[in-house]
Amino acid sequence: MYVRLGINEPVAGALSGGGRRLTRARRTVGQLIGGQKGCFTAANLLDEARSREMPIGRATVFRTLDLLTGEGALERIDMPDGEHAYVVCEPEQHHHHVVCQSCGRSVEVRDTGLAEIVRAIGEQSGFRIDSHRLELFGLCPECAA
Amino acid sequence: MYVRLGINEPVAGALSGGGRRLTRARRTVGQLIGGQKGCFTAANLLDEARSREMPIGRATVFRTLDLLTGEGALERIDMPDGEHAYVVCEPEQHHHHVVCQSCGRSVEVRDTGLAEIVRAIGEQSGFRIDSHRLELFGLCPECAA
DNA sequence: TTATATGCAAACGCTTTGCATCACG
DNA sequence: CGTGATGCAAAGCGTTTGCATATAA
Repeated sequence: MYVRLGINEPVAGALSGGGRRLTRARRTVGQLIGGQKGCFTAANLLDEARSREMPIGRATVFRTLDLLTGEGALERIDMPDGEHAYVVCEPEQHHHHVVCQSCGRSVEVRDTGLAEIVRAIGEQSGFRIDSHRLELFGLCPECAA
Repeated sequence: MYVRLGINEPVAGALSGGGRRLTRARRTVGQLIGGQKGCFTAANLLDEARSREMPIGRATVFRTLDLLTGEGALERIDMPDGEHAYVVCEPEQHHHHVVCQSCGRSVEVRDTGLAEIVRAIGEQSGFRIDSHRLELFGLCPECAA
């Protein structure tokens, strides 16, 4: 039934888990996210809510995005132009995102071999490295054509 | 004399090159940047300007940071908490930054082997990858001790 | 002398907060 | 029912812009 709602599992799970309540507003956010091609901004969701006539408060959208990010169902990406976007992702495994600069579509990629590089950089710099972020930007197959 | 001003070369060069004018305000920004340990935000510079009694307009600081970033003398880093910071860097070679989450100190690192990973990700995803960003966060040797 | 840069203040866009009301469980 | 969530409007940030003034070249 997640599919019927247009909500993918990680998102749906995060929206209702714990002492949390699956409210109308959260269902709306879930559907809006389901309707996105790839990564999206809070403004995108708000715009689409308005055009699809799914009334929802601005604050609620931000609160729900925070919630989902905290649960690991979304990840925030900082676009090269400074815009903050979100992508749905599998909470479990460590991964990175490739984002299409033209249409926003994005895919997760496993970071084959990156761990080794990170380790080497830690050694080389003397820093204790706790986290890293690799973000890749370009054009998806469709947009490149 | 760059050293006497506390301005490093890439910054000083970018401030005065082209049809640009090396004004009092730009010298001030250069000195403020020279006084930073590692990466810093616009707010940091403004605060320090105030406490060092080096009067400068907010807008000018932002404009100068933009200028320096455009010239490649600075690079903007998006911190994990969404804050926008800047680091001085050598414009020439492609590199990445390791940032200390505690004191802000940062060092440049060469991305040994990353190019290969990026290429593989492009192949794996079908995307044409135009740019990438690797940011590493942790603790510098001093703060780790 | 003249184009460029400055500084202020106001405008901006995005995000958060306070608070009374609502509704899920 | 009671607590957690909502929605609005207002406040809060960080950043940008318009414009008259100052200044480097």
